[in-house]
Amino acid sequence: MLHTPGIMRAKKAPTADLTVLERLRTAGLRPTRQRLALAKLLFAQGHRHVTAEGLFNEAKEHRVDVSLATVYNALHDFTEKALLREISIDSSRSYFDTNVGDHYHFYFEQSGRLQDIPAERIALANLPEPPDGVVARVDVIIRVKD
Amino acid sequence: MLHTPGIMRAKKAPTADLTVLERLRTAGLRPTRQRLALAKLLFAQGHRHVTAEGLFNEAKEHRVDVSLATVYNALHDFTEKALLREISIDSSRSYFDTNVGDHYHFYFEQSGRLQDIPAERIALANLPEPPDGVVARVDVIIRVKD
DNA sequence: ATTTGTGCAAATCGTTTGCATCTGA
DNA sequence: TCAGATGCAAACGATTTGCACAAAT
Repeated sequence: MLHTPGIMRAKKAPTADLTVLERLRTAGLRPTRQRLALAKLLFAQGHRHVTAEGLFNEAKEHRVDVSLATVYNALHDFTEKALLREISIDSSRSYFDTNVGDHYHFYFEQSGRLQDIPAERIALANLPEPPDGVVARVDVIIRVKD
Repeated sequence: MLHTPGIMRAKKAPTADLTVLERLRTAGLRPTRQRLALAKLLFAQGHRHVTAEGLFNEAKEHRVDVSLATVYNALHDFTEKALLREISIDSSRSYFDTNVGDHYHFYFEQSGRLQDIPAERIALANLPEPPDGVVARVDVIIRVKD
């Protein structure tokens, strides 16, 4: 191929785009149009808790054309690469949290809303050793009847 | 049919039966044939973690004739009456725990097995107050890569 | 050019529901 | 009697998959 005359696909904030793009690349994910768009929605603002359905609707609102299957794929890919963390509230609700650091959650049963609790806010002492294997992570969910 | 020569359905310990029966009555649940049979499977031995499907299969093995829908109904009824506690591990797995006391769990990701951790084994201090509403319960799941 | 992702619709899984039929109190 | 349970099959909602097509390296 002779030469590529500057891709310039985006007119969004170039800085933010680059960051997200780099984030995908660094994670070893090909920055496709839809993954980029979804990643921007997810990581643009502060930490978020999204469901697949919710992100799908949000994408539609922003005129990002993705299929629901692709949203699921992207969320799982991101989770696998530790850009997201999956949280299971009950059998019919799965959230993806953009905060992948050590922290816990309030879950408001009425509204179905999640809220982060910084790890420092809870003293988890004397964690018993698993009889076998290694601890992958510790989930703490404080269920609130609101 | 001329005569049924004695049904003799049970040769289990009559004492245990009574206990289970009383347990259902006390909870305000009509001790129907299938609820009794399921309750016996659940509460006969020590504490257990079962899935609906698992209990259903177990019932079949014991030649207890129940439909899967009834198993679900019974598990939910029991949970409502605090004879069981429901635990959500991931979006596709819901467990029912016969231990309704205060305690936490190991979850072995490979085998999909749950193991109780007595509440005393973990010091949960400084639990933050929910910004709104009242704490229904606190779930702690230690996920183990086994 | 090759590999990897995407869209769509159909398939799957666990769970729930509607309804006619039973059954325990 | 008769409210409450059950069984069955159909309905369901969330998630997944199969496959032909499109896009990234």
